[in-house]
Amino acid sequence: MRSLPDASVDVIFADPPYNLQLGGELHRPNNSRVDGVEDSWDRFDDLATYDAFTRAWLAEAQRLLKPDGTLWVIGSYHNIFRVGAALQDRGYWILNDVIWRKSNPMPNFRGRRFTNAHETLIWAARSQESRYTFNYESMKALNDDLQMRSDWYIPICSGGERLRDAEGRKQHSTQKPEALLHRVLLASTRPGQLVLDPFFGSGTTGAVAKRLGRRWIGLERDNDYARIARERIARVEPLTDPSLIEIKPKREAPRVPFGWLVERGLLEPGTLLYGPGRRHCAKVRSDGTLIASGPEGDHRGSIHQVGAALQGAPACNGWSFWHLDVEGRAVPIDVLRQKLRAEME
Amino acid sequence: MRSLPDASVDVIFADPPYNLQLGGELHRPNNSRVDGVEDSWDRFDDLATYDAFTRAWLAEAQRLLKPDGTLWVIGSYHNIFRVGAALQDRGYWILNDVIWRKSNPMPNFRGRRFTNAHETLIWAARSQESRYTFNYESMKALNDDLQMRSDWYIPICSGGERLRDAEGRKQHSTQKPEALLHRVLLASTRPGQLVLDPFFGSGTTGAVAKRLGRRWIGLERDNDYARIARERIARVEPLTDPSLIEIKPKREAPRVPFGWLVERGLLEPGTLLYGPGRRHCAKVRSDGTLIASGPEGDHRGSIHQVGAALQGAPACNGWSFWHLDVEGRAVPIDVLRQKLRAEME
DNA sequence: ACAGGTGGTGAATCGCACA
DNA sequence: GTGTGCGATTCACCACCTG
Repeated sequence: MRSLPDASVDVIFADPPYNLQLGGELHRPNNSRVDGVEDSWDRFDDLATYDAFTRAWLAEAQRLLKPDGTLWVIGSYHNIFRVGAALQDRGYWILNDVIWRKSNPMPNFRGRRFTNAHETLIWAARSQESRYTFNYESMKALNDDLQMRSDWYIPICSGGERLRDAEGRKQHSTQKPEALLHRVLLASTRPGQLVLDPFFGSGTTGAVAKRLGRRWIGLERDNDYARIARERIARVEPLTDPSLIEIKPKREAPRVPFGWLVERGLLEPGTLLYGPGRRHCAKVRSDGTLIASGPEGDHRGSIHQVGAALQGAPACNGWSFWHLDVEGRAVPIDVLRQKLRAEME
Repeated sequence: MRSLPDASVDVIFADPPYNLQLGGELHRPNNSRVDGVEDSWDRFDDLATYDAFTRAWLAEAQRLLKPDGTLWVIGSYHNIFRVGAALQDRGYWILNDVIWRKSNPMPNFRGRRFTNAHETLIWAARSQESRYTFNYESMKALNDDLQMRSDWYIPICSGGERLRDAEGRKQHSTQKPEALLHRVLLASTRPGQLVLDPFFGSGTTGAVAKRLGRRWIGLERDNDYARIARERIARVEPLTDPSLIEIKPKREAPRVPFGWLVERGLLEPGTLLYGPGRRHCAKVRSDGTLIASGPEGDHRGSIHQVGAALQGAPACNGWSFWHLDVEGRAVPIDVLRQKLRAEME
């Protein structure tokens, strides 16, 4: 970075080491071993060392940015708070924090925390005075004519897009999906502008920049990574008319778990539910499970599980099985779900 | 906070001032004025002042927490990075960052950024050694039997839940939705535990804690807010039926050694057990150990040890690994354990 | 050619009670 | 403190194989 001139870059996209601090080995319930990030480039002695590293590259990045330039950084809870605080300390002006919601994150195998299903991006201008680029209309068009929100639902990089060697091993442990960079660059750069990625890795930034007709610089100190990236980008065909090809965002199915009805107050814990013909009865608990008394003791579980158990059936659709008593009439609980779905739109 | 004793609180939920640094007035496209947060409690002279404030209350919070206690903080990009970094500096151990995705955020009226459609919560243990509470089963139940993810989709507080005075003005500018606190407290506290909210405001934490059978302390320096919160919480009806709020984790079920099945006659010595897909086979001995023949000689030991040895795995849950042959069908030995547990009650 | 089943895998800070 | 052993725990997607 030190060899590049002042105020020469329009946008910087940075995917620095996250400093994950992983402990021992982790296994899936089927005893297979999780292939975690154990690369030497992700190891720092302590938080102070990581902070010094962060402040150093953020300072250079600010020097390289044009006055109206912006910076993107991606990270997880391990590092993003330190990066964000350092940004603000240096006078960068945060424009948004953006959540990359993963459609297919790795589960939490031990059941000890919430599934870590997202990463965080910070989008910041070089200073509070920067007159930055934001392609509002492109983003709105990409989102079915609704303003693009700060939470993005995008799959992780896998399948054919994931770079692998002849033995099928992934060539970079943290390759980012092109869909993510597509949205970043489409939102914050104009065709022909210069994008710098100081942690180039497998070269996703360069590949997408080339395709979208942006110029790019990638910095990578590992020679293998640099070679992989060069070969990858050489295979990319630039779009001659980018307006013709848009990556449509992934739509999420509007699933409504039964527990949400309790959480949102549409259903009080303790409410009684009835099966068809009032032959069965169960009580709603505060976590959205049911409790019912059967001939062989209590049944607890989801609306589907308890419905199945009471009928002695292998499966049951709880949404149509269970009913509320509304002034003597039996009303299927599915009407509450429809109500909530309507509120969600 | 200074008046409370050391290590007296199980969970802290903190909704500190966000230090929003709003500039002039903001108007909607129809020229109506946006009623933003202009309260004096949200104004700080500079980042250093805000940091000092943050570090002070985080230090007190850590003193008040029991060794296995956890802390929740909610914030936006204006303050959450500073809070997160300060947390880590103090030795708190981050467990998750959780994204509250708003179903109905305020749009970005100027079209200059992404719609700011989320807030960030940090969930952290008092230290890396804390053996914190996480009600995995409840969270899974609340999400239709899938692991709860780190992104939560919840509406903002509005409608009947929003506290308003006689003139219809909102009584607190940043009242949080009860659904958010419902999920927070259901995930990380047990009935009867003590929850502290050092920025009590309109008292959402107290209202939900009372309803869910948790004890609570709210600290609020504004007398009007304190009065509003007191009146609000007085109107809340707690759930009295313990079966609605007490969720017994599987991990706390009474331990049943495998040998008891043999001892009680549920399993004959000499019975053959099979691994998944009948790829492995072992014989039950009279002391509850197994004996199996592998490629490298006999394996003897507990159901777990033999299962692990045959798979070449570091560990194995024998209860789910081994199956009985019941008329040609494979039945996990765990059903025998459940039978014995039921007899023991 | 197509449907359905099987197996692999992803930026992961992933126990706890005993002796 | 340290060591040992029980036993709890996974979702979405894709490649590949089989019928």
